[in-house]
Amino acid sequence: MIRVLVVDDQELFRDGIAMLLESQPDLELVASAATGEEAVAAAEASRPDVVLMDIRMPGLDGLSATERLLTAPVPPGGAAPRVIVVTTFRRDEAVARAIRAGASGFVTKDAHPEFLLAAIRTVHAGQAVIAPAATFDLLARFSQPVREARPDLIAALSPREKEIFLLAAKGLSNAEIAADAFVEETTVKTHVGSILAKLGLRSRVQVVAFAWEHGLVG
Amino acid sequence: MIRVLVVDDQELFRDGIAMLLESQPDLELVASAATGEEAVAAAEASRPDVVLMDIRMPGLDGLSATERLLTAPVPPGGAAPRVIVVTTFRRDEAVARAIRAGASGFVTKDAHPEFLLAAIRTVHAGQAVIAPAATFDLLARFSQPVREARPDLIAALSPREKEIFLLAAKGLSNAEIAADAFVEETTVKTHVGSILAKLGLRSRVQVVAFAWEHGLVG
DNA sequence: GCGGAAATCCTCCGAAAGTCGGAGGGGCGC
DNA sequence: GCGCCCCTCCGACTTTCGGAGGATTTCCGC
Repeated sequence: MIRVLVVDDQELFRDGIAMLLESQPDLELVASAATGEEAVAAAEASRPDVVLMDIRMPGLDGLSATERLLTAPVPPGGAAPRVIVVTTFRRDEAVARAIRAGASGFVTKDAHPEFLLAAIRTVHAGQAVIAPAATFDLLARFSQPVREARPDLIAALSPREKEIFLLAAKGLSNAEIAADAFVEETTVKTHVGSILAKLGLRSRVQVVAFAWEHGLVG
Repeated sequence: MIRVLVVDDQELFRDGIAMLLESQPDLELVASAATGEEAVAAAEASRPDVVLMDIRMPGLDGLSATERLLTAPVPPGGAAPRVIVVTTFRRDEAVARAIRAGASGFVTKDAHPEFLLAAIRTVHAGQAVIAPAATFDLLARFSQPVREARPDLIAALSPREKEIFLLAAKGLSNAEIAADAFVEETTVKTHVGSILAKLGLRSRVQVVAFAWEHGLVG
């Protein structure tokens, strides 16, 4: 049995979830809460496997409650619950915050019931789910910058040069790099010179831009 | 009825999908294909609503086939099919490519049947789905950089200074900026000087890092 | 009209960065 | 062993930068 906790300030929504869960042989509603504070207490008392967490609630909001739930100490033998953030409106920012808060899932209330049930089971299985409606935002964000790390671009550099490269990319001066790498400044200059030559750059300023552009720092 | 096309070089997988779809009253398997070329032809002939597309196939692979499907002209009154990319191994790169190819969904073959069914219905409803297993990659990528544009940070700069700032952030030297902005190099120096003072930086190298760090270039 | 901000240009200076040639030592392959 | 590459360092030179002066014009607001 998957033990579920529902957190939502709307009684109607909680009741709906209760009925939905009752119809499933493998799901069990162990508690419900109407505020973030109640949610934290209920989670501690009933140790659910999965928490359905609304965002907009009086008092402690769902995202903050999620953070607390996931940072709270777990008793020996227990495990932190998986949190699915449930919200009415899909908003880009909310998805990002939910993910940062440590939620395993993000679904909207307009999702089909079977999708919600599938999400509970999937999350309980240790995987993550992003709701259809919210996925578009993710996709949009994901498909645009896509600045992937390209370590291959500095593959031509010798180990020491890579090291110097990364330090220079952080904005350090030759003297600072020298201190950091325990060598003389002249040595740093030599390395920087060959780095510039190998990468086809003209100044350390371009090194910084190059590094950021190709995801080698950040 | 949602018309489905299955594309996979494994006959067993196609048969499994066929059986799964048969058990659903609202889903209908209208065609199947074993290669990318067949998929494109089958899609044109049977005009499915949703295409389940494997990636690894002999000949035209699934991602390329997806691109073709979605860029192909649609007959009047028709609509391009929604494509769900199905693959055995979740790979970060594959997700990214699938999204870029225009796929509406990405699921792995180890997903529960009901998840796949839910995905078909959701995608047909015009939304997007990312499979649990692949979502983790997205989450990881999404939750780390999240470097949002902060134009407010250079709000203190005058218009001309902002201009110079952006040119300097690209790695240009004073002389290059001067040529680009049709002013003397001394003027550029003056501007750079006040930029550094206003932003609390010590060199143009830090300007580059600052700009990238806060999403002002890229 | 007057103050102030912005933009343009100048000179002078010191510090940092980059270039060039040279040079010694260590490791690795043929 | 010999060549090759890497790492280390040196000195001297040129260029670029950044800072500190000062100067002019324009434009805007009070």
